[in-house]
Amino acid sequence: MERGIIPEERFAGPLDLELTLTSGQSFLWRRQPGDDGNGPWFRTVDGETVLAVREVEEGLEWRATADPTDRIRTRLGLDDDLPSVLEAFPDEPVLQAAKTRLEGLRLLEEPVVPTLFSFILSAQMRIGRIHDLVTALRETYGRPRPFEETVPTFPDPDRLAEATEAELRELGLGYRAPYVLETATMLDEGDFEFDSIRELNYESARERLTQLVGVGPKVADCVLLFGLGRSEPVPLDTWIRTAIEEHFPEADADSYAETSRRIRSRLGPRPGYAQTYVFTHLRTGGGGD
DNA sequence: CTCCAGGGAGCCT
DNA sequence: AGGCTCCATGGA
Repeated sequence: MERGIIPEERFAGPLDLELTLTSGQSFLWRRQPGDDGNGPWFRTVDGETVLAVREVEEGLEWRATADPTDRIRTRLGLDDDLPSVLEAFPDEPVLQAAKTRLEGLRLLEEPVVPTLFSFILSAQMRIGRIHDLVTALRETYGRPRPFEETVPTFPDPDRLAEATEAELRELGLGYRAPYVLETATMLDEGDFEFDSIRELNYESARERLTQLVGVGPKVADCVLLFGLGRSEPVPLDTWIRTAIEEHFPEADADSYAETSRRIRSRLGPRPGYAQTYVFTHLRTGGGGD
């Protein structure tokens, strides 16, 4: 067990850990009940490494099974200059309201394979249930890693490919069960080159990801934004489509691709950041008042 | 009871 | 290419 603290002065601007980790970007973190006078611990995995972080007065305290300092910085977006990012938001009421209310919300860069399967599960699901299903996949097919308590990894594709559709439906995946199985099999058998995605431009990368079963343009955008560190994607979910209707009606088009192009051109130099602020703002009740 | 959730696949023109 | 329908499940 290793431990340490990343001093707050090494973040580029504020961090609200709980807001960031519960905002629907990732479903791999679990809040640990019970703590002392500091903030709660949030526990997750990174490959085979188990990691826990919490906010303390000096900055971000961590405990882990291996030194994760560099990964924490990347994963929690601590190197993003948040004040500059927010300053560059366009002067639209909904964006200004979101950034005022959501101080310290950062864009994550989560492990890509768990992100992929998480968002395959996300179709027509509420955030709380997505988290429950991801947890169920980890507890059923992940590998238990020793920590204070045992913490399950997220299963690799080869392990998911060994599951049966009946098992996955029993966990509550519903019609998404075959999507998970088929995509896991494609990855396991090398029918999809994940690494090549990183070399492609944004729209080509999105198109390529939709070759996976259960991955349409919206899920592909989430994988690119939250798992591959792209700044362009604006996942067009129900909340963002509502925001487009109400605040950017001229961006509404017939196709996903064209609506995406139009809204990205309206959200400033970091469209994905703006999207996540609007999404969280509206989803948590910031739209009507 | 109905409605909806961070959509996508399959099928039709 | 673009439009329509169906798809499991649980909570409000």
